[in-house]
Amino acid sequence: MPHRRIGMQRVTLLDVASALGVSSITVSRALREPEKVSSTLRDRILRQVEDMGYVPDLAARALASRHNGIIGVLTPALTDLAFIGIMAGIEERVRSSDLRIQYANSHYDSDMEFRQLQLFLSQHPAGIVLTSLQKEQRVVDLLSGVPCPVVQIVDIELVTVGISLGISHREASATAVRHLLECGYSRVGMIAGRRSLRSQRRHEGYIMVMQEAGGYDPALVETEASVNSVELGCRLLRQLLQRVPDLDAVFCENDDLALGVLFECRRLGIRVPEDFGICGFNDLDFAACSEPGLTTVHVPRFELGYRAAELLIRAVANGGKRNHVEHMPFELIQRGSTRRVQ
Amino acid sequence: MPHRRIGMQRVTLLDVASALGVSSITVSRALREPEKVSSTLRDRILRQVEDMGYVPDLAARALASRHNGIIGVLTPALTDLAFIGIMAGIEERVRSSDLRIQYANSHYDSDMEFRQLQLFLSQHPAGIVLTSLQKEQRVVDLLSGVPCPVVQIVDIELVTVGISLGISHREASATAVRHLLECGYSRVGMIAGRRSLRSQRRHEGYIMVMQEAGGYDPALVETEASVNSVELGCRLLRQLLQRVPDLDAVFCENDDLALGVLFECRRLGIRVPEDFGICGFNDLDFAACSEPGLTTVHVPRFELGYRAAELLIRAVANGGKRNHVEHMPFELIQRGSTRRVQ
DNA sequence: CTGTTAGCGCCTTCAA
DNA sequence: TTGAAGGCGCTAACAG
Repeated sequence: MPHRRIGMQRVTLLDVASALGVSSITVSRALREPEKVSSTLRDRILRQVEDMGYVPDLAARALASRHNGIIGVLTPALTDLAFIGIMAGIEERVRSSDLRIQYANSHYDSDMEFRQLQLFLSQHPAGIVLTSLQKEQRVVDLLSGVPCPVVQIVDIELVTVGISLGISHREASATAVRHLLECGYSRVGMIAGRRSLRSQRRHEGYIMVMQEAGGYDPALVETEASVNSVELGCRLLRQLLQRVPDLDAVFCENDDLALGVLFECRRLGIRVPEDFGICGFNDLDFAACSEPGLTTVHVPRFELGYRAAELLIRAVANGGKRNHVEHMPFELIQRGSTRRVQ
Repeated sequence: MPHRRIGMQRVTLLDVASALGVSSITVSRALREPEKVSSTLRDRILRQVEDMGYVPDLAARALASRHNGIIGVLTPALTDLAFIGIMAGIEERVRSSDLRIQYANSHYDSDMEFRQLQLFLSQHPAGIVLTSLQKEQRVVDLLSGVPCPVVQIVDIELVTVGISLGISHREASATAVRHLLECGYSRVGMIAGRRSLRSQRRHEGYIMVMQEAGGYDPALVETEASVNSVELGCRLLRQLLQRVPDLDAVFCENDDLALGVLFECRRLGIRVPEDFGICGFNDLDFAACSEPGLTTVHVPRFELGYRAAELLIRAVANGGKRNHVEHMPFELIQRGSTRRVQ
């Protein structure tokens, strides 16, 4: 015996077939293309499959056919609450298909991203969803030659090729900063953690609006190359206030940072929104129920994921890989952390 | 040509081998067991592999050998911040091995859990980490016959077979509730969302301590079968206060709920910790920097993940599947949301 | 140290 | 509607 296995042998297609006195290809067909097998035989087969607990071997299937039926989802950080909404949308759409999802995490590391993408590809996936953002040439090259459809959820202004959808992060952050100015705040700062391409775009939007308003000053921006977190929000605000004591509002690249700012203001006795305005980004769960509520930019994460899956499933079905770009809307949600216009 | 591919043909082992005039098994060995190939040949091979951009086909490898080199991590909710720390620990340990990680999500649905587990298994994984908790017989059966090592991160008192590690959630929540009582709070309630086995254990710990103290009253517990969230924390507190107006403290099954309670207290003008004590669970990022800080139970999530990966990698290496149970410590972290003992 | 042979489990193609 | 033959890319076992 060339291959030894621990425990029970796996049940194969052939096992089911010989138990029934048919050929294995017929069992295979009964499972994948039931309409091509007579209904009586099909019923016998399906019953036998059930009885014997047969489960298809995806490795073998992947090797023999075009793909293994799995959608690989690659994110820069499974750890970011913002991706969770996207994942929920993807899963919701995929649930009613016969595909399955598996995730991998690139930790905002482009080398890791490259390798994880290779890892997926080497398993013959049905399709790929990228929520990270490739900029490295290696990754772009890899993508140009992939044998399966790829959908990217990205900043819509940075799109290169293939199927992609997203919002304009520059526009979204510009809207947020404009709102702060319209509220009457004037020394409006910005804080941000790890520099992803997405956050760079938000930064650009901030600069654009502040320059328009004649109030841009690099000193108003405080960043640190670490993961966004509530704690980081506290810290960045302290640092920024030290440098800019007359700061009266801050745009936070994400809601976690904004929550930290909210806490820090409370600790320092700064009144929000009377003396200080806070605007976040993403509209996470807690933004609606913090006290005061958090003004933030709502990004349709669930819809993004759902739509991405929709496009991917369609492309898997018809083998299509045409270019396609889709814009999604965002929305500023005003809550208690910014005062109403006088 | 039996199989048609879109785009470029994949580079195979044979392509590399014939370019070099050697046999494919030699290339295979140069890659997997370099010490078994002469160093000169090895260098030529590795260079050629690099030049041609050869990437092993995992499906084929999985089919021909014992496993595909991937560790499957199955969680009930990729969306829960508590799992993120665990994931970070797993990834940290796995990084220095030649294995890779892929995730799947069971959404706290045991049917889904079963299918996702099957999905992993049908790809010949190197090993599995389960952070969900199987109780269904089907899942237990499936686990008893798996051909690869499985490590479970679970409530340590619920362990069945195999390799597992975790904390006692009953003990941990008992410690939290005892702390609230020792602070002088007496009408101590509990709120909880979705009933996982883990949260059931926490509930048991709560009941145990309250009964010991002679203060147990089912009316003090408010639950709802939905995902834990900040918003849910707000809502459950409101409901509980309506039923128990003299409530003076609450143990929250997780920190998100506790954060909601904190906000709701602020909204209602209830002073924390003077008039009302709050204790959370997990010690998430924000617990340390909220205002007031959040008293909570610190669970060593990173260490749990790291250690789980360690045990798994060891088991993969020596084919071991012996039973093994490991306890991890937890720790109550007292912060501003509970007052000091008078 | 290197090669030959055979087969993993399934699916594609072609034939009946 | 069903089956036979062959191969996907790789690696285990055994030779040389």
